[in-house]
Amino acid sequence: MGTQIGKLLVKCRQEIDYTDLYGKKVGIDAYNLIYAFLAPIRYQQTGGGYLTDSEGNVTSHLSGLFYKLTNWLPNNIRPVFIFDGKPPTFKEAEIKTRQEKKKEAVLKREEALAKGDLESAMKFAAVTSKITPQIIDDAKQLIEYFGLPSIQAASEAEAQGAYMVQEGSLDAMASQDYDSFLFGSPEVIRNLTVTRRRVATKDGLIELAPEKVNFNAVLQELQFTNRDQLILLGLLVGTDYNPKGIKGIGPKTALKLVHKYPTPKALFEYLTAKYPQNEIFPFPPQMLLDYFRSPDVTESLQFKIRKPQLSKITEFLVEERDFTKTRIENQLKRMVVTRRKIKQKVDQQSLDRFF
DNA sequence: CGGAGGTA
DNA sequence: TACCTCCGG
Repeated sequence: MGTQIGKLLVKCRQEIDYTDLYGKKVGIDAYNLIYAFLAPIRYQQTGGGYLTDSEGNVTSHLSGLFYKLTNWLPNNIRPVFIFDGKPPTFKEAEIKTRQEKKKEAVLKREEALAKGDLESAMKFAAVTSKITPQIIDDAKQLIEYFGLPSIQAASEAEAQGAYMVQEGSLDAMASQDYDSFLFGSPEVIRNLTVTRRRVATKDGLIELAPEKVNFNAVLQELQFTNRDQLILLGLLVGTDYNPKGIKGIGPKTALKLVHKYPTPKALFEYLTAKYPQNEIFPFPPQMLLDYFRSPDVTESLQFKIRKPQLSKITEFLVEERDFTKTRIENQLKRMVVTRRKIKQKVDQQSLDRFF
């Protein structure tokens, strides 16, 4: 539902600088991020095969993670990786749909490969990404060597993260969409996990600056008085659990409807009256509302943030996963140097503020 | 995706 | 410096 509701949220987005995230603990939906690396980090020559080591272990995500972390850590951002647990039963339909799309993309890629059309093959390959236990284990290994926590959500990572921000153990959830807000996260950072890309209004590409979005600012912009209304808006335009939303209802109409029927009871009554067959939701809307209100989460999860173990990172990537030693070492060196520079700058700033 | 290395 | 294209494991 990310892009849908995004159209309604303009004023509440506040562009920020990396220094604004200094020392901030930010929840990361780990599966999401891993997918974001598996899709594009591929070989063109093979029509979109993964990067792998000599034994065939996938390394695309390790490359992505490595560069992402070496860029985050100098800014003293503290990512906390949250891994999905068991999906809620009503996500099964959506999961199946996604699987079907992948199967289809696999076939289309094979066709393209047979024709020798590497470019098309590459495009289809991006859709085929599948996370395996090996991919997860390696990601966790690298994350650990970077001194960062991997935590296990009871169910949805977004929900777990949103809970932890409310609880105060995290400062914000990093996300591209607004689902975390439906789960009640007080703060979301956008554009942290993606850079580059996005077409500028006039010409060329534009680098996306990170944005901070506060829950209260979202409510204010939408002129809502409570989280239920935000959830209702989501249900109308679509969420992971009813991805299609309601046919014919886009963000603008949805907003009007929630203003007109500002309680779940009123809105659901309106909907059942208007759509008597009641085929608009794959599940009773009350059930989805209740899920967003109180998803399955684990309370008071403990985690520790440590110093990165540079030699372990190098050893793992170079010795075990066939990365080029000089690349890894140079990048780590750069991380350390940048870290020092930024630390000096921040220390100076806080000194200046003090006087 | 992000970096390297080339070109304008 | 800005942009482009190729490549990484």
